[in-house]
Amino acid sequence: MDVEIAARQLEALGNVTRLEVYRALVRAGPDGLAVGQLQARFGIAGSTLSHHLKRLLERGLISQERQATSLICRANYKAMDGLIGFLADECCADGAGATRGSPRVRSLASAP
Amino acid sequence: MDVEIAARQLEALGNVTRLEVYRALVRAGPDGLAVGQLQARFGIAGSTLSHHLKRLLERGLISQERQATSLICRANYKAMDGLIGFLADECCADGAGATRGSPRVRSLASAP
DNA sequence: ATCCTATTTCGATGGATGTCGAAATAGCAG
DNA sequence: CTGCTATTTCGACATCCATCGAAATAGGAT
Repeated sequence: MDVEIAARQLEALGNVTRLEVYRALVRAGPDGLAVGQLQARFGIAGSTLSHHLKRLLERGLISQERQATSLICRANYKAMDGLIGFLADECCADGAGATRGSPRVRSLASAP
Repeated sequence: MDVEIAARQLEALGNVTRLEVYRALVRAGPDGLAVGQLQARFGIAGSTLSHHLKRLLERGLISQERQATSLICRANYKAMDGLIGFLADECCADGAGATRGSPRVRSLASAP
């Protein structure tokens, strides 16, 4: 995973509203949630929500699918897994119990 | 982990410069790196680096310790572990292989 | 065709960010 | 005390961000 991509995804999740939206989508599972449902749940302006969803979408963290007039949003688990992998492997070296276990870590930890 | 804290930490890592600095500190291990070493490595203005370090510090992602005239910076592994835990447990429910395995996940995934 | 619901785009606004150079501070060495 | 090195604070600037309401668009129902 490229550091720039990781940073952009982290930035997308680094806003309370977006993080809560994203979490709601993850918890919703494969069925996802429609934009309107999210809007009702969080009580923010539709335009604001649309703006945040666009951000999550263009960073690859969610996907969308039209279903009649509604737009269903779903979390992209693969992206999250990749991001967690980046943090665990590239960043969480020999410190506290980060147990993702790519052996790459140790060699990097002793690099210049 | 509170969603607001997680968002603030994610935001702190959501910038290429800061993420690279943070990664360098993790890789440096328990010895850490002095501010000046980081500055030399990344070639940015001292004031800019100081600004970024302050951000990482106030979000609890790094710690600093004076050593004569130098300021040694170290990654706070516990914080990173907590953040990864948040992402894995609170966000990465039953999707692709997120293997952090707190049983909390499943019950949340079926919450309203 | 017309209406209705769902969502996005537009324009605006206040505030935060990233960056720099210059000046100020902190701590050690003579 | 004076000078030297390391780091922070200050002021400035351009850019991006979060938010809103209003208007525009998309798609189905009557």
